[in-house]
Amino acid sequence: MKKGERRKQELLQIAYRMFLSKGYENTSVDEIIEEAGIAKGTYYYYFPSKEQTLEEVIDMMLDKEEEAAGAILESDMGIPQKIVGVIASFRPDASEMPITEALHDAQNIIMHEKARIKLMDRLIPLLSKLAQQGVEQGLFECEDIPERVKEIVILSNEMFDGPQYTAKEVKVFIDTVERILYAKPGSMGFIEQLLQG
Amino acid sequence: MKKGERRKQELLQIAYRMFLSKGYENTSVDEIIEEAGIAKGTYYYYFPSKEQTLEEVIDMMLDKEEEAAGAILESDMGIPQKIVGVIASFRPDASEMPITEALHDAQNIIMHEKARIKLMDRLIPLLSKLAQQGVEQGLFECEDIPERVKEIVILSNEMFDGPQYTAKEVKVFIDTVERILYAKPGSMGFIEQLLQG
Amino acid sequence: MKKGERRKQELLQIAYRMFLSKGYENTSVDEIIEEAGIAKGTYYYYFPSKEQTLEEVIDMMLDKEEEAAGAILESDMGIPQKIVGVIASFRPDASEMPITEALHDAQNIIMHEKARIKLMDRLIPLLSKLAQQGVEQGLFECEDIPERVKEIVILSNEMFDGPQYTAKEVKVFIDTVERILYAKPGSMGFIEQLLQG
Amino acid sequence: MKKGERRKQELLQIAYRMFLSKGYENTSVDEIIEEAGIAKGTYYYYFPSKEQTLEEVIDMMLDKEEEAAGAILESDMGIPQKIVGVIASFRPDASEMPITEALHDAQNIIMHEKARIKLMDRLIPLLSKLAQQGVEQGLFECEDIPERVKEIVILSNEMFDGPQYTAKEVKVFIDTVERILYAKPGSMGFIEQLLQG
DNA sequence: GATGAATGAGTATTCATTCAT
DNA sequence: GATGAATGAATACTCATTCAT
Repeated sequence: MKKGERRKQELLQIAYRMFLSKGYENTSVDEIIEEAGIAKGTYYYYFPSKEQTLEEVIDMMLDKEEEAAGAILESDMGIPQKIVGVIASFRPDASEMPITEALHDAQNIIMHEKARIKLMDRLIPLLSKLAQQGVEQGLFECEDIPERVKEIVILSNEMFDGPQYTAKEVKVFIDTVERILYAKPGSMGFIEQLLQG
Repeated sequence: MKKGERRKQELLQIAYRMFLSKGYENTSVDEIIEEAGIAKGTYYYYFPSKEQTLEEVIDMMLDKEEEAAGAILESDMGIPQKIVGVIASFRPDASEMPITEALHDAQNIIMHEKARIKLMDRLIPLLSKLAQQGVEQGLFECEDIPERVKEIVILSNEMFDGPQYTAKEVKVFIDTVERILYAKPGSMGFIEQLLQG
Repeated sequence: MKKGERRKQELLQIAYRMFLSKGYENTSVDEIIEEAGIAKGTYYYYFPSKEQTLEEVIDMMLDKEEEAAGAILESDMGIPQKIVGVIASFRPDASEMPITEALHDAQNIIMHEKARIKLMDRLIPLLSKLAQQGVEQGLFECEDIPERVKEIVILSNEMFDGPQYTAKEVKVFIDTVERILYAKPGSMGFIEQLLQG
Repeated sequence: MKKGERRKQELLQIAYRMFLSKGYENTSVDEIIEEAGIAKGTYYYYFPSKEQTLEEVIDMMLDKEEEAAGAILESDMGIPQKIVGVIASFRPDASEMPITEALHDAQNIIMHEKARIKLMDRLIPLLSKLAQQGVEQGLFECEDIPERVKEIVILSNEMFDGPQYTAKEVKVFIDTVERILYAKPGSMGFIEQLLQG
């Protein structure tokens, strides 16, 4: 059992890297097995389909990210810092997107979309709890927290999807986050420093 | 030449409808020419590639929507109403998405993304001008208008992409729009009635 | 050894049911072992190949049918009734063909053919003996009994393979059986009542 | 148009030969196109699927056979001779089954079955008309002609499917045909000479 | 302007079978 | 007796694109 499990994790790692660098649709099963050095049948022994592989790759990715988020939640940061940290922990490492920064966008729409939807489902509850704590601490003054958190996630997704945001966009984004949550003006200003660092 | 032009417009219309209902990737050139009743060669006489067809379909779509937006801009509505009206005019008619409300999402990611990016480029200048007017009329009190408008467009895209928004989401969205633009609370409340109508 | 034998019989039963309902070719070894709850290797411990499984399934089926036929032979029915009863006992129970009455034909040609050939070999000697007795009792008046019996088996196979025979076909079939065996007209008429019951 | 039609006929001929000699299921599309010297796409330009190719191959075969049967119908033979001739014309030429007389049976069950069903539909009306004429000429004395003819076709199919019939089987078959149609004893005896010739 | 025959690289998936443990 | 990981050949079908007429 252990043997099979390890093999599967290896395959997921390989698929993950290839999907990220070449795009899901442009990565053929043939290429994956060649890279992994296994036979066709072995691949289909572990995965019922290529699509299911994608699904599991995304889950694995999110699991890792959620773990990182967990560490942040249990740290002694302030609530706003935790919120930002959790959001930040849910972005794929730039280091894992080796080749194709240019291709990436066009090629990976599908994986991207799938990941985005699953990410929402995981991220919103986490952030909602934090925001709720913020309300209780008097940092934010608002109701309908999940809906507000969802908006923030949407905006941050869009904003930080590529590396192409301007200083002004960041400034406005910070202001918007504060205003969505009815936080004190300037209370989220530390984000700016984070992004510059 | 006129004859050729008309033929091309016809083809674009057909491709538009098929892409919308079946998705770009699931619509083969064979299906398009069958629907249009022309030969393979004829299709490639008018379009260098299927991808270019998509590009032109999206442009045509946006042209039509921009035209509708133009009518709104020249009407005598108030600024907030114009803003909402312009945003609304840039959604594909529900009537043109016949079958596949369900499929739509999964199948059309690519066309969707391409359209979304092009749409941003057209929508933001239009809305920015309106918002600027709103500032001048004392309705809004903010700077960095294009960045703020961009956020509103992002949120409205996400929110109204499908028909699945809750009353609470709408309420929060309205509040957020007001707060992003530093408008008076309640000044965008009419949106709620629009969506219920 | 007993344990192993029982296991094998179980497997044969499972394969039998699956071949019958889904067709031999559409039933994969994987499906059989999943249904049986055993491992791949175990299957190949009991059967050298899938084809051999089919062979044994058919033999098992015919054994069972032959047993049923045996009971009829030893009963005190009249010869014509015995002939018909023996033929009838060599059809698979309708109860064992659950789903696929429609699929059945298309999917099961191969198993069907194999079974048909083996069936001939078993059925003809049995029926020939009966027919011979019929001749001795003065019910039939003919020579070349095995050849005549073979014709009757061919016709009944074809006729009763599906449930789609007309009243006229039955009537003609009965007449033909009588005439092939040179029986008295009407002496096989009881078949009609059997089929109606 | 002519060009395409001829090409398609060529392909059908090639597929026909290959199906006959190797069996439908054992003939891959790849093999067909290699034999024909065309590209994959060309094959699928002419046939929507391999199965449809089989369908058309069988139809073509039956068309040819029906044509041959037509000549017999219009000849000045006697009715019994015509009946036998028509049945005979609906067997594939031995010359067209080159290699695999042995394989043939096992491999070609599917094509065989499909052909047999289609053949029935064509053969029965033709023979029924002839038998009806026989009745009118006083050669046969029976009703329910199509049902009787069907039985004869079934028997002859089975009997003459391979080359392996005994003299006794032939003799009994002839007798049975006479008795099914209520013909005069000996009136079909000429068949024996035909088969010996 | 228009045709339609021809292309061929590309793809995911199936499945009976083996064998070291 | 039993397991299950590994195999790899085989297969049907898709589809954007080209080009001689």
